[in-house]
Parts: sequence; structure tokens; C-alpha cells
Amino acid sequence: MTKGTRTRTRILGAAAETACLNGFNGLNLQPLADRVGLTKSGLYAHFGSKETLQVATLEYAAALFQGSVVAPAKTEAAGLPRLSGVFERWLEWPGAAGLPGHCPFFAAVVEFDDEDGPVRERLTRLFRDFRGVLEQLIASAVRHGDLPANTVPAQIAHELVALRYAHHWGRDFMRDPATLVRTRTAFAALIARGAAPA
Amino acid sequence: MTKGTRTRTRILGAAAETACLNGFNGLNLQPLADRVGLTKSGLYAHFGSKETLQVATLEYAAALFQGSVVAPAKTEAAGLPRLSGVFERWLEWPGAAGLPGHCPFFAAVVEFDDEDGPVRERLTRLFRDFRGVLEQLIASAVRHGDLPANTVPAQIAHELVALRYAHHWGRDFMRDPATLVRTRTAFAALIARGAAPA
DNA sequence: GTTAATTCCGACCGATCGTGCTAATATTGA
DNA sequence: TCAATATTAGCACGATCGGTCGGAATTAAC
Repeated sequence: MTKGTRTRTRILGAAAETACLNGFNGLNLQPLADRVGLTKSGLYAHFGSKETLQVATLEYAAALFQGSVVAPAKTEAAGLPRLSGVFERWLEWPGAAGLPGHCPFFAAVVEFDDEDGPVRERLTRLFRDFRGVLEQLIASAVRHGDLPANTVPAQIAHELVALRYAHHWGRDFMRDPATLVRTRTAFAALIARGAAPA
Repeated sequence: MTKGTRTRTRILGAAAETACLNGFNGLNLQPLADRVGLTKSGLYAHFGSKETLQVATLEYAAALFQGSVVAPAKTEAAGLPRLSGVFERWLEWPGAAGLPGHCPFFAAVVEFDDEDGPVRERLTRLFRDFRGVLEQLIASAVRHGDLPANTVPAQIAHELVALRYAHHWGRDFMRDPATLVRTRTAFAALIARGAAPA
């Protein structure tokens, strides 16, 4: 492992933390350079532009997400237990991955919903992939009899995203201590309902 | 109506449009001044600081929201019809209010979830008030027999926020044309379920 | 119609933004 | 060890950020 890649990962670690606190547009170069003991030019030696840095940080955070949320599912029982496990870890993954603040992806959604470009493209792909993971978990739960046979995985996945969003809203913004109960109650109700009426 | 207040509302109109497209941190003074045919100093004659402008824009948008989403409920049948009406208008209110882009409040949530200050305070109050409106509508639906008697209004209100969030995510960010169907399906299922299992 | 207050402009400030270019320094391979 | 190369510092540029101040122009009040 050469020195360049070593400092590169050090930069990305600090960048991921910054993204959790200030978003991806808040990845300003001067403060980031100070945090890792470099100069702005030092950053530019690794990432030729701010946009490149944003994409790299996005992928770094995605790897952390994968490791903290999805990967542990391997050791869980297939079906509902695995689905519940992924959902529960999804709620708290930044802390589990050693990141401060909130889930950086939600902030990025708002920052890049209008502005086309590589960052937005990468971000939509990440969400699409994870939605696919959710749908597979749901389909597996259906096969295990934990959900009705006429369940529409895409519908349930959409509503899981909704719950995770509202969790962020209630806890991080509204600072409502009842949020976790609300979220879990909704999840349980979603499972209990099972099939989408459509 | 003096000229000052006239241009003030003109500024706020342009500011609200900008907030829908670029967020409240995107309310930069120079471009906004250009849009309304003024200079930065001209803006400062009306709003002493950017923060004041943000709060004023927030209140202006809140008034539009009130008029577009909540006010029309007066003419609707109490109970579930009124609740459904508010939810449906909530999904599309920026367009109905003549605003471009997305709901500005969701962007503001992400922009001010960490940064304390008057903007954040005002925004939480707006959300708290509207959540109260939702809870009252839900309680009314319970009284009308459209929802089970053991319904917990706060729980259902939380989930309605979740659906609205995911609607924004699916339509504005993922640009998934199936979003509207997903949202309406989830709403119908939420009503059909009725009571929270907790 | 004259005066007083409101409304707005123009110029400017310090700070910070992202981004190049060149030179010095540190690391690596032979 | 020494040269080749990878890595980082230094410095500066143009643009834009929010914000200030004095005075002109316009409006409103009497």
C-alpha cells in the first residue's frame, strides 16, 4: 500500500464525516485540508476536482453502508428476520460505521435532486441497488411465508424508504424522542398488513 | 399599500421560487436582486440580513401552503374525505401555489437539521403545527367511523409524513413514474389498516 | 408645493469559494 | 546510493459570498 493511497483513504474518511455533518456540498476544500493536515493543492493531487472528491466520498460511504447494513445479513436467518435486521441497522448505520451525525445519503438527495451530473447519477444508482436488495429480502420473506403471497415487493420497499425518511425527520430534525417507537410501530404494521391492496 | 411592501412581496415571491429550486441556503442575494430588478443593497433595505430574508420567505411559503393545502378543506366533508383531500393536495401543492420545483420545506429540513437558529426554530414550529392539523383530521375521521376507535393519531400522522417524504424521493429524485401509484396505494393501506398495533 | 421620510443605488470590504501552475520535498525502485 | 517518480507545498487568480455606508432619487405627508 503506497503512501498516496494511504492519505487518500485518510482524506475520504474525513470527507465522509464532513458529509454526514454538512452534506456533500459542504465538502469545502480548505477546512477538509486542515482536518487531514494538508493544503488545498494536496487534495487536488488526489482528486482533480471537487466533483471527483464528492463521487469518491459517495462511494466510500456506500462501502461503509454496505458493510454496516447489508453484509451482517449473511449470518441472519433468511426471511423476515433478515429483513428486520437490515431495516434496524439501516436506522442507525452511521453510528455503527463510526460516522457522526446523520445518514449522508438523505442530505445528498436534496442537494442533487435538480442538479444533473455524475454525483447525482452515482447516487441514484446506489439507491436503486439498495432498493433492489430490499425487494429481494421482501421476496425472500414471502417465500418463507412471513408475508402474503400477493405481496408486491416494490411497494413494500417504497414504504420502507418512507419509514426511514420519516425516521430521519422525526429524530434528527424534529428531535422527537418518540420517533423510534413510531418507526418500529409502522414497520410492524407494514409487516402485519403484508400484501398491498393494489 | 405603500410601495415598500409591494416590492417586499415581489421579493418574497421570487425568493419562494428560488427556495423551491435551490433551497433556503441557495437564497443568494445577488441573483435574487437581479431577478427582481434591484441591487443587493435594495434587498438589505427590506431585510437586514440573509437570515431575516430566509425566515420571511419561510413564512411566505407557509402562507401559500396554508392556502393551497389546508384552507380548501373547509368545503370538504369532515372525516376521511377531508383527510384524503389534504393529503392529495399536500402531494402537489407547489404547483397549485404557482411555485416551480419541489416542496421547499423538505429541502429546508436537511439544510437546518444541525444548524440551530431562528430559521430552524420557525421551521420546526411549522411542521409541528401541520402535524397537529393532521392529528386533528385523523381524530375527526375516527369520530366519523372512518378509522378504528383505537387509532393513535400521532402514529398515523407520522406515517403520513413518511409517505409524503418518500413521494418526494421517488418522484423528484429517483424520477420513478410509479411513485404516485405507490404513494396512493400506501395511503389506502394505511387507512384500511386503521389502528396502530401498539 | 414644500418638506420629510422612505426607498434604493453604487462602490466597496474582507472572507471564502474552486482551481490552476510551479517548485520543493518525500518516497520508491534499481 | 542515486535517479526517477510520486506526493505535497506555495502562491495567485477570478468569482462570489454576506454585509456596510453615504448619498441620490423617489415617494408620501402636510
